[in-house]
Parts: sequence; structure tokens; C-alpha cells
Amino acid sequence: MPELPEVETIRRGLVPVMEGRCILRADIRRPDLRWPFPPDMQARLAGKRILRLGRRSKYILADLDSGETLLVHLGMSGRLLISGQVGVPLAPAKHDHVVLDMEGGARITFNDPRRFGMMDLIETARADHHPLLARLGPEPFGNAFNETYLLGRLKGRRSAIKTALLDQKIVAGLGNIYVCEVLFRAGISPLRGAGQIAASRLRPLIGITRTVLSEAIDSGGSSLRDYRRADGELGYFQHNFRVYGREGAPCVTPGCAGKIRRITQAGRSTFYCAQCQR
DNA sequence: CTTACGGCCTGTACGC
DNA sequence: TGCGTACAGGCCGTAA
Repeated sequence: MPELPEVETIRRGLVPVMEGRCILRADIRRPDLRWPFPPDMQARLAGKRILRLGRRSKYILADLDSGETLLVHLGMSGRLLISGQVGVPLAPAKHDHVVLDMEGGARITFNDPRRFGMMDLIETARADHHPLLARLGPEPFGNAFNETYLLGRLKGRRSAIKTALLDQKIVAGLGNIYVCEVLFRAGISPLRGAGQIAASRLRPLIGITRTVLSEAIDSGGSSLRDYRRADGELGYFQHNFRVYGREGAPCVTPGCAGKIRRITQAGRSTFYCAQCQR
């Protein structure tokens, strides 16, 4: 489900009920997700206060007053649901794997049918060195993601630009959907070799990436007031997709007679307009 | 170093 | 109604 904008939307929705609050109780309902949970996770969470809820790429990081950080990834199908069920006995739904009851009355439920998600507890001071975070590329909104950097990283790359932008070591947080959307807005064919694109065409990618992600976050953020709904569905950006999921539909560019194509690259679907994207 | 691919899980949509 | 197939927003490990 979640790429950077969805994770950021979820983080913002969790801040009011988690940041500054104690975890009254942690219920770990299975020993693992993608990987085994760390030893004693329940005891290491219970009674700890969350000082700050942060995000790095598609990971949510909850800094605790114990000096540890809870690291959470939602994988493909993970959700963090908020309900006001604290005090009510657990009545877990299918695939509810971890339940946190918060001071203040919110119950946070990690539900993940496919179990590609993960949780880990790490030393806050060493979080950047965690194997899953250490090799991530720059955040798209950070100063380190700039023209010089991108040109340097793509220089000599033989893979398609679509594949390169999906590589979390090059830029962190982009997934299949937003890469498709970014390339469409940039007018760059997803098939073009990453190392073969002229600087003049690559330069706008930085700003376009930020615009697409910002719009998606804003659109998710506007639905935050509904975030407490039990189904947990957010107002995703999907209504604004210009190419993703639109195979066979007409291109939205005024005057373009093209139809959106779907191809497979590195095992993932790519949507694009062959007329507008060169 | 880069690139390609299999694998992890379950659920849903769709054609027959 | 059932059954088989394709596909899904991620990312790791391995091999070349």
C-alpha cells in the first residue's frame, strides 16, 4: 500500500495520539512479520513514552524515552489503524499482529495480511546505522537530493530510468506509482537509459518529484479527519493519478491522442504515454 | 560496483 | 458456485 506520501500521511495521523504519550500496553500477537520481532519487544515497549514520531523513506520511527526507537515498515499491505478501544478487551480482527494501547485512549493496531511489513527496536543513537536504513539514498525533500547528486548517481547507469528511480539507494521513498507519475510529468520515457538522459531533461525531475509527492501528501492530509474510521482507508492520491492504473485510457495531456500503455519492467508494471514521454 | 531474478505472503479481480 | 490465473503500492538475498 504505502509509498512515501502514504507513510507520511499515516505518520501525521498518528502524531496527535502517539507523540508525547506512553504506551500503556503492547500486545504482540505473533512472533514475526517479515522477520522475527526483537526479543522482549512487548516488555521493551510497555510503559515507554514516545518522544517523537519521525519518518525516513517509507519507515516510521518512534523514539522512546528508553533510548530505543521502534522502527516500522508497512510492506505492501500493512496498515496502522487508530481506534478508541483502550480498556476494551481485545477483539482482534484477522491479521491484527501488534496492538498498542496508548495513554490518552487510542488503540493502534498493526494489520498486515501479506506480512511483508516489519518492526524492530533499535538504539536511537544508532538508528541511521540500521541495515535497513544505512544504505538509503537521500530524502526527496532534502537538500542532498539535488541536480548534481542525481546526475552523478545516474551517470553510467545502464538500467532504465524507471528502474533507477525505484532504487531506494538513489532516492528514498519513491515506489512504483509515484515513479510512473513523476516520469509522466517530466515527459521522460520510462524505458530510457538512466545514464543517457541529458542534464537539461533530468534537471526538472527534482522539482517534479517534490511536487508530485507534496500533492499526494496534501491530498492524504486533507482526509486525516476521517482517519479514525475503523477501516483505516485513507484518502489516497489515486483519484489524481495521471497514468498509474490507467491502461488503455486516453492520455490526459490536452491535444494528445495517445492511450496509456502498460509494460513490465523489472517485474513491475509501468504505465506511461508513448506520445508524451520520450 | 551494477543488474536480474526468485522468493516471501495473502487477498482480490476476472475469465471460464 | 467453483476453479485457475494474474496481479498487487516492497525489498531482501543471491548470482552473474
